Amino acid sequence: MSLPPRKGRPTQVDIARRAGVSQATVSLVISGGAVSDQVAESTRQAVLAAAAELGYTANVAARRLRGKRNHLLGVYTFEPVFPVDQRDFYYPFLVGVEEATAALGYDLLLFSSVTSAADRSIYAGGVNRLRIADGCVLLGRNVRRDELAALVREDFPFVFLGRRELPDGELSYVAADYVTATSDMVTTLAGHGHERILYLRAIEDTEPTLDREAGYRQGLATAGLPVDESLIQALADPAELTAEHLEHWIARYGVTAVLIEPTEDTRLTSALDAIAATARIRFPQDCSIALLGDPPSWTPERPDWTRFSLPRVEMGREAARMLIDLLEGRQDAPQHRSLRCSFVTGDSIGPAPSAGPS
Amino acid sequence: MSLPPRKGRPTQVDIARRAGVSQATVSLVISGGAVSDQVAESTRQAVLAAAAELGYTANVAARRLRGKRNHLLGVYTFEPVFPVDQRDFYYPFLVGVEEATAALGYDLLLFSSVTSAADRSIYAGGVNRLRIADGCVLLGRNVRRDELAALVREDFPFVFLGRRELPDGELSYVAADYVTATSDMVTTLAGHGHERILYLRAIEDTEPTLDREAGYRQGLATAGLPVDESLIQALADPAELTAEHLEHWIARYGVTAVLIEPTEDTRLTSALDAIAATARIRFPQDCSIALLGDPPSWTPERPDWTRFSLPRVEMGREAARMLIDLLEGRQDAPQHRSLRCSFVTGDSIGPAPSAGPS
DNA sequence: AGTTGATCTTAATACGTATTAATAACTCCG
DNA sequence: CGGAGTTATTAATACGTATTAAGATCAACT
Repeated sequence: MSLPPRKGRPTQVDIARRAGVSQATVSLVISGGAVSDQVAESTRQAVLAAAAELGYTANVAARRLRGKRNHLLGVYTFEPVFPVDQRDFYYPFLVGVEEATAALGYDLLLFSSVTSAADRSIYAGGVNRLRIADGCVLLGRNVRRDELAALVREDFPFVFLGRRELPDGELSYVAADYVTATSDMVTTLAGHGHERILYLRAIEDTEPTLDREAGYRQGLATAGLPVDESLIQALADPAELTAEHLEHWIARYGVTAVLIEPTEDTRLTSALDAIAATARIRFPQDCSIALLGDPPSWTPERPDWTRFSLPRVEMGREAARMLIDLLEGRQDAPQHRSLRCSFVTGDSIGPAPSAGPS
Repeated sequence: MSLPPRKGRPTQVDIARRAGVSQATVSLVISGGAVSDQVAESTRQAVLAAAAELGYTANVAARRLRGKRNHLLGVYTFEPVFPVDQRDFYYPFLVGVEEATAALGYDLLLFSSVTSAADRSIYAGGVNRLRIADGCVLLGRNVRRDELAALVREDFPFVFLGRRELPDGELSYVAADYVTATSDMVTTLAGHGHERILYLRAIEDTEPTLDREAGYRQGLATAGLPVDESLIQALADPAELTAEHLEHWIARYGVTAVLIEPTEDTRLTSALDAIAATARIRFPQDCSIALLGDPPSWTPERPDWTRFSLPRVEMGREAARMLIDLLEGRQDAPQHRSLRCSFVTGDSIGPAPSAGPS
């Protein structure tokens, strides 16, 4: 009766032995597949009883091996540190990813060891650790294109948070619609009478920057304003931005409004704060300022910058959903989606000064 | 050359085919077992090259089934929602766990997927999905003891964040030293001349509450004060706490100071705020108040409550470290560790009122 | 009685890996 | 040249589950 197969955890074989049936039958009863209701009620009861007596719980590893799916979604960042800090620019993305992932029955794997290692590469040690997960959400500004390309080549399922393009392969992404948001910002300024709008862009040609520039041009076109190439300026280091600098643009080029890409650190906002502190230029009386994105963190934003804001949490959710759609075969081609940014009124733009003295 | 076995994720068989060896050889090279150095250098290189080209990573489930580890640490919470929100009481624990986990070269698996209904369960669906990880950090207030016991029984490696005891088995935990912290708070109050200190405790006999009560008694003993059992009161719902209530205690029992366990939601602090708003009792002039723990952080802490604060981030780190020690065999017996709380001066305690009217 | 069906159960297999025992190839040496 | 010893590789197997195809049993109907 009570044969002692007490070695480790009870398995379906143990149950089978005890109930006098085969392992297959046990599996049918336990996991209740399609053919499950063909099992006679008496045997079903016997199996369940035996399972209960032995305290059986199914082995996840075996199930997932069999099911060819780990039900794990990965998150990897190209940033130097994993965005668990609430003030991190990327943190809200993570929150969104987690939310959708959990809701869809997957667990979330944070590839933070890879991130924190000295040799921080997806392929550290020659292996693609991301493959542990069924698929992966990637994020971060300074992407390693070679690694992205490698992932595409071995067609590992992933979704990038932010638009990224590769010369050869296509990849899936969920992006913020920088083009429309920037364009709208320009037309809003134009509506306030601004005609000389300076656009300070990042120096690298990353997609987010390219999109903003495209939006800038599009907005000017919509507003019927000419594009003055000299009003598009690259800013290597936002710390460069000083009151003198700005006065120069206002006096020399007749600039009345400035669009700036915020950085993910505090350099830009500190620079702006510094300028405001000098009181040589008043925002928005002397010059309107709008940020093309979110300033870092939700620090006490004393000056309430006029800006647009990325739906970061929703982008995270959408990325997870998209990835799971890919994994479960509801989609296959690379997917692209752009989400609208929201406009934050703020108080740093106003009507254009009516021409004026320096 | 480039045969197209492009189906899903590459396996050792795929590598073997490509490198012209057997699967066994691949396994030897990859996982580097004991016999691993018998492999000829040339074949080793061939295998590694093939693996790199295919972007191979060992299948977690298969390794787990085989009884192997994957450098994966899990986190599971008994709370209804995973603490990714920065304002969540449990959030700092998560940050600490992530930090230490990454630093020690492990990746972090968040078991956030909620399979079915309201009550979270480790064994939902008759599976212990935690086992896909090497070990797990558990947290949450309303623990399911039966599941904890089951985990102990199947000796799955885990560490609880907070002291938890089970009738039968032993488990490892990292806790806050509530006893000492509460005791110190009592002696501090005694130093201010308080002799009648009311202790409002949670109604359930959970370990954190038991520890605080022990600390209360110990503190009184240290201060040479008698324990009046009627000054130990259970508070079912913190919302019960009203000005009338408190006045009653002050007038009838000569209470001059109150110790309260904060809840993880805002009920307690709102109740206190409400009392302060009535202006019928002034803190600390009429009565000193000290919190035995951290109030929830989704309130701007206008009144700066005197309290002690748990080293939550450090507790998280310590839990991860402890778990990894267990996994890597540096420890085996269940480990217990208590970390000191820090004292937050605040402004809600003061000298005892010199006896008094009404 | 033999064919067909219906109902229940099980043998066989695959999932991907790690390991043990066995084989093959090669060297050494009398 | 044949046996012993060494070295490099592989066949076979186990881990625990889910599923498919096949088998067994019995009832019903021609």
